[in-house]
Amino acid sequence: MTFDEFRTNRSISVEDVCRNYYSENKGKIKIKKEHVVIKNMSIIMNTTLKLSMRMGFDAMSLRDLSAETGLSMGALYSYISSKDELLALLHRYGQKTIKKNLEAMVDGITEPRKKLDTFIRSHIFLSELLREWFYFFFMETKNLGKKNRLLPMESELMTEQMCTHIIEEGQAKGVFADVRTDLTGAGIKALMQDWYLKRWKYSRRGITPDAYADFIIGFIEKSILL
Amino acid sequence: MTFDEFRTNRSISVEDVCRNYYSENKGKIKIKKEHVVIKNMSIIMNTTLKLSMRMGFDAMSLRDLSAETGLSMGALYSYISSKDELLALLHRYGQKTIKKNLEAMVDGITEPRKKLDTFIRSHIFLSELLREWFYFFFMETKNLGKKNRLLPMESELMTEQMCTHIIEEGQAKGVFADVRTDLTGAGIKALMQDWYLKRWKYSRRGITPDAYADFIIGFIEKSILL
DNA sequence: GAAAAAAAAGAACGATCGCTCGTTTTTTTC
DNA sequence: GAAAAAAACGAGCGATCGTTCTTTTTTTTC
Repeated sequence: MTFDEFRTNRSISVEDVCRNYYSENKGKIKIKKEHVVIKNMSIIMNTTLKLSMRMGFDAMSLRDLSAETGLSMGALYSYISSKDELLALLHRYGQKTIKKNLEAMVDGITEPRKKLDTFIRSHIFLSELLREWFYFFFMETKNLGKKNRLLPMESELMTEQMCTHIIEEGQAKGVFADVRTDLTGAGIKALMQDWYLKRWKYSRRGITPDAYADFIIGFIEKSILL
Repeated sequence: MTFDEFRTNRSISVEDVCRNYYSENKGKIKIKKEHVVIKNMSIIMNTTLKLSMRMGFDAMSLRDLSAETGLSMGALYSYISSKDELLALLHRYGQKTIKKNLEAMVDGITEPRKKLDTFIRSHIFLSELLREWFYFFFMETKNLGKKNRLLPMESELMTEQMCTHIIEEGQAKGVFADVRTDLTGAGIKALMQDWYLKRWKYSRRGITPDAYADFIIGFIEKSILL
């Protein structure tokens, strides 16, 4: 699977996140028509991610957001109830959508080596498509309310555990060496994460998602293959 | 070298950073006595790092900083000229001090495998001692002025290049395999960085700096050793 | 196409921000 | 220990923040 194949097959969009958000918050949102919510909420989410990447969520004022989205201050507050809530919902519904996608990716694959390859490759490709989301999840965790404070940690551990489980399965089947699964899982996560945290570095060097995935997978297999 | 040995041998402190800052900014600082500057500037720096880790530099108000340091608003402005400048100086003088320390660590070592081992181990140990600094360097880069915008990138590339060079030396001497040095260097950097970016994860699991260093070095050597 | 409903608009509010500056307190000097 | 220098203080400034609310505009309904 190449990145181009991945991109055309997986049609993942912000609107999925919006639809999810809308269906669970019909009561709280002042706007009645679903298609209006989806349209403007998508703009709000995308613009928030963009501005957060540029100046950080905290430094972004709602007037900045208003100017960039083309929506008035009043209009913004028809869709969100507060700035804190905007931060929280991006984390909550974004992570949820991505988790669903990640889990679907290795579904049905049993051969451990193939499974690990697919998972790593898919993760890198997905984070390439949704780079702003992944970056946001890591960088904008400080001002989450008590209710959502643990969300970033949970998602970090979830991704890591998916790696760990694949390795354990491989070890049970006698395909992978007897390495420390916890630290190996953490290492794989760190290497996958570097792709979207340091995108500027890899862009500058002209390294494609495919090349990065190939390298990382080779790197890891040297360590865990018998 | 264990972490405990490292800790006792390397007496690195904030005051070094302060002294460096003071000697280059005597003109701008309103306080005359050096020992007063060192004392209070150390408090300001440490407190800023602490509050930034807790709530983010942007969300930290100077009144927060005033309350936590015990210095009045007016007193703060006797040491710094603006909040932006505080951010910039922490990056500038912090990075400078750490760079100096990092370079000294592999000084004199010629055997490639030993050199790589020492560099990785030292980096992990140093980031353990100065965890708040390393974390700050990575997380608080958004609102750096034009003059210092490239600083974080430069330091990222510098660390990476130190890895890359060691690997190239090893390849030239026929000790290391013919791997891609750029991506391997990037990978090592990512793995070292994970230690201080996800300290909570490793703390929770009771993984010591020594254990982490051992694992990472073993992990990498599997990939690059002939 | 007029009445009703929905959505967008943007001025205004209190709170808080970074920052200043006249005053007070502390330390040094002789 | 009084005078001078250094340092700390903290109320107050204008700007900007998140948020609200009344008004205007747009869309839908019949």
